[in-house]
Amino acid sequence: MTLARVSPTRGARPAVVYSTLRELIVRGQLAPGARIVEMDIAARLRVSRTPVRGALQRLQQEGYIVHSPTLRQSRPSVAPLTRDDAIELFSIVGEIEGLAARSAATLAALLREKLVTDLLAINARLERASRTKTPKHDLLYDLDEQFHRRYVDAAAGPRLRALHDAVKPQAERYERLYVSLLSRGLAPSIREHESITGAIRHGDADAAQRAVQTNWRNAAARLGAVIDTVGERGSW
Amino acid sequence: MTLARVSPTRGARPAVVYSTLRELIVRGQLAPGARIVEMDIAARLRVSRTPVRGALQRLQQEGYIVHSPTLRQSRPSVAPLTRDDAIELFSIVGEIEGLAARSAATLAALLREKLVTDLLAINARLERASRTKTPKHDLLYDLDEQFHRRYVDAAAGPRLRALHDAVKPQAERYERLYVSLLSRGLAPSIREHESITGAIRHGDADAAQRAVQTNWRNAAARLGAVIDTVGERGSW
DNA sequence: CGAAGTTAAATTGTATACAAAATTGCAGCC
DNA sequence: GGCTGCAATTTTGTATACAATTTAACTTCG
Repeated sequence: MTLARVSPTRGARPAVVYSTLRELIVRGQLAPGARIVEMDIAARLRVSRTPVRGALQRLQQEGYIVHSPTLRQSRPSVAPLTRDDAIELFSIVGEIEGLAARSAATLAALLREKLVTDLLAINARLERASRTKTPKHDLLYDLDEQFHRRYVDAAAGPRLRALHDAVKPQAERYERLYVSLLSRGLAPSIREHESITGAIRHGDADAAQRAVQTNWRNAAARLGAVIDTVGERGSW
Repeated sequence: MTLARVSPTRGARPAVVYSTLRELIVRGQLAPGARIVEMDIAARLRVSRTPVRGALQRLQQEGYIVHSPTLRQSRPSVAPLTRDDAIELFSIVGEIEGLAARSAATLAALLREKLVTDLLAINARLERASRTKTPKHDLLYDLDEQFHRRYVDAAAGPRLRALHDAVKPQAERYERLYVSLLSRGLAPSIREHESITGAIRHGDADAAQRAVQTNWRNAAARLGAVIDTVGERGSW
């Protein structure tokens, strides 16, 4: 594995370090449980420890890294992937996106029509992609991601979007890890997407919110079952 | 205003700076829109800029401070208090606490009984406090806070609790600012607390979640009306 | 007297030096 | 052979020095 050499303009270094590390963690190249050493990262990215510290702190606050500076016996390491955490995390994502869907259902009719059209198109592509004999996992993931981001971007306020940006990528850690085993059970998810789209189309805020929450609760249950069979990563 | 002089044990400095500043912002002593200067804070707290930077970064990520390092014309300052932000923030708190209430409703019967007893007691005290001729605002705030924290602590997982700890105190900024005008309309809130308690008692997860979300949506509406009459702070 | 350009001050971003703490490895002892 | 205690190394926490950029103030010209 080679890290990209960054020598960016002043003021952007922490952001570059952050997204580089986050990508490594999300994609699993930095494995759950792996120790994080400031010096190493700084050396590899040709930056001083100062911007690295900023990036690490943010990663820790968002849950990619666990740290506990006051407690002994705990130095920074990549957060493990556990069944309980997955279920809690998916519930939270469901709430955040559920709230966005609620707002989406109360958008002006014109905006809402455009939104519904897009959602239908994305979901159709998702269905087509899932029907192929050897589905491309990256494509399936991207389309599901697109579907949800479409209505979040359309309706969420700045605060909710910030929360979404901070929390959602963490679900990607689980999705990427177990997607190969999940792609079979994609049919119910596509059905659930239709419920969401329908509720938004009819302007039923409560139903839209509930549909999204249901979608994520079911996804959590499906993922939980998979984790139970193949085991957790990075926690022992 | 005098800041506490901190010279704490190694490793705790950023946390002390963080909570000191957060308290100042929440209580309004650091007014919305006020500029934040690293050197000043470091000097006043007898610390170097390094721990201050850590604290500021966290405060920014949580929304107490706005920053935009890439954009010109934008140096760190205390986040303003606006009507739209209040409504969005309250919705988010409602989702987080709603999710906790949902879990609370599915707790084991024994734990749930104890929880319900406590909630009833807190709400009774809240009602009594609100009936007095000159209600103590701090007391009213504390009791409402206690009520919600009771079921969050009882049922939320580590992730949800972290989110709650990061988001909830920001609502306090609004509550403290406008509490004097809100305390009159406390009766409906007490009624809503009863619905929450009832749903948890009966183990109805959906109803519990809905009741909490309703409570916060109504609170947002009440607060929004107040802000409309007395104006926003720190945004111009 | 006002406006624009230029210079000085202030403030943040970055790097690095130093100190404290902890982990690891090793040696000696039971 | 394993365990305990000590020492050396690693690693993080803190402070500070320096650089770059922005903000402001002042001067000069119209």
